[in-house]
Amino acid sequence: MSDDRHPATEDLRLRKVLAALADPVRLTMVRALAALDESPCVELHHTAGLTISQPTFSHHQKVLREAGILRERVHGAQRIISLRTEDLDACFPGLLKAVLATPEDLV
Amino acid sequence: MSDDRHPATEDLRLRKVLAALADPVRLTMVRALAALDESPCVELHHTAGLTISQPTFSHHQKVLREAGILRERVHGAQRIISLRTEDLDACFPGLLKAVLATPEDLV
DNA sequence: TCCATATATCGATGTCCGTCGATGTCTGTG
DNA sequence: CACAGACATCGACGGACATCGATATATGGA
Repeated sequence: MSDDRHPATEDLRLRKVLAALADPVRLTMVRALAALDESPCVELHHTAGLTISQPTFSHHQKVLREAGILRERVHGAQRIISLRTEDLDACFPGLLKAVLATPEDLV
Repeated sequence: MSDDRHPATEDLRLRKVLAALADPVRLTMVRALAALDESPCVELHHTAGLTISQPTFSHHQKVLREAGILRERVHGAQRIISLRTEDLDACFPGLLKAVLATPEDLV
């Protein structure tokens, strides 16, 4: 399930998760990813309407991955990313749901 | 209800709340405050076991207040602070509960 | 009124982090 | 094998922020 790039479920920490979600770009990525279910980086980058460069996107993706918020799956030359919904629910019940349920004008 | 120092309930924003909670000192303050119900600054500073200086504590308290996470009540020469639990629940249902319910070893 | 306590504000400093251009790595295709 | 596309990594830069000492403000008591 989790290689060396993804933290195990029991290694998730609230501080890391909150720090990852605190950045507006990453918060946008997470909320857009929830609507996409799963998606290649380039599609999420476009769909989320982000104006950042590709290296910056990659950086934020790494932060989210290391916090245990998203997982990556290799598919050819691209990586499919998705939220680790079940793992987050197992460690911090209700946290992700609260973040995703927030209407856009309260973000 | 809310003077000029406290944001109104309808002005709370998820980004601000998450950014405020992302700092380890402030996260400790919030979780300690939940156990104390309400408390003067000096008591929370001591009870939370923080090693920071008084100006730094005051700074973090201000960040939490401006994010709408805590409220201050003047009582003599001291200020009694408490969590804005109801207001946070109204804007971001389940968020604070998830943060407070996290066991210490997963923080 | 003088003082002690509680808290806020100011100014400076060091560190962290978001950002990007350049470049590297990998994969599929021709 | 050469090339193109997708993504990661590196190195540098600039801004944001956590921290603290010094100082200011306010309240209550002697």
